[in-house]
Amino acid sequence: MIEARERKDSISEEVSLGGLETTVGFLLRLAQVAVFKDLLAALKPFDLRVTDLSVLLVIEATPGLQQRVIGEVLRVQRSNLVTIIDQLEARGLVRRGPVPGDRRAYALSLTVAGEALLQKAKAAHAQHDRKVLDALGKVDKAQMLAALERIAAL
Amino acid sequence: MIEARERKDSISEEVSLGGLETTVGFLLRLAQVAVFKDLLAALKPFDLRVTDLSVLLVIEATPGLQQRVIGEVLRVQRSNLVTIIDQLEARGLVRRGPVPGDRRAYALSLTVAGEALLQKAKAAHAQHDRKVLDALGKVDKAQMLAALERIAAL
DNA sequence: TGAGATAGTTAGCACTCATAACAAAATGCG
DNA sequence: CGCATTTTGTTATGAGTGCTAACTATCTCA
Repeated sequence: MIEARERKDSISEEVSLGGLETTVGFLLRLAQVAVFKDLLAALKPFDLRVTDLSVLLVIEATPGLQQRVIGEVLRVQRSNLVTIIDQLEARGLVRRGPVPGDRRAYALSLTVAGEALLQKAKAAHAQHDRKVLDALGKVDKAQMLAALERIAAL
Repeated sequence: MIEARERKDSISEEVSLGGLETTVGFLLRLAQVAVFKDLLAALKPFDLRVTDLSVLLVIEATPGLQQRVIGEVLRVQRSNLVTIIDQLEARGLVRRGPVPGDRRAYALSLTVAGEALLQKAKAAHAQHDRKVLDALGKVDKAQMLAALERIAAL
């Protein structure tokens, strides 16, 4: 498992990125990839992907939600949500209940097992989030969130 | 093109994201997606993807680079770089020259056409980058970059 | 010289994201 | 009411990206 980093030079130091290294977009990608990788690893014990956790969190916060709404707030295409909910339902974590007055839609809620798993996953998520917050350094969290929100609304 | 946002409520306001909305990771993803979408659109006239521009920038900054090195600094698998360079070379933007003393490797450099296209693409990129920087608001760019770097190194 | 490492390549798999088309049900307007 | 339109969930499918394994040619070095 010896890394091949000591070739003839340590590269990252010597090679210019042509201005990329001072670009918000480029580092934004690296940061996002790292965060997702870290969170995915943290959720591994629960066999949950990042989106799975997001879905569970949203359902917990507002039970009875329809798939369409979850897709909107999480920016997931509703067609792609089908498989996600399918799997969560097959694992007995989420229930597709009836929506009174609309037989097309499902009212999503957590099962007892889903609630239990979510609690454990939330602990892992909190630990992960702490690492991210620590990395913020001087940057104020609220200002960072505001900035990211504005960027997201480009 | 009338958005279907006025259903019975404007959702994003009413539905809780279960804490996700105050999470750096979640907004990081939204921001990154938005930035890439915006940059991709800005590069559309030049038929370049984001990675293509990155590759051209790196080659311009340090001509004679090998594919392996580019892959390392840009975090692109060297197997995936093959196709990218193939296309750039087929379009006459990049040249695979010989590396003196190593017949396995290629010394990459920009052609005149590549240099010309890059200049135009750089202008578009600068305009895009300005939008991103404007969105930073109070947050200092240098501090933002430093924070993103630390997050990327999680 | 010969074993092992390295550069580039090829092929294939997996995951995410997006679109189109569809059935069933709801909505709304004449 | 009746019928066109919209909406929800679903299915199928394609584009894009990323990762791994295996292979050839070449280089390195003991």
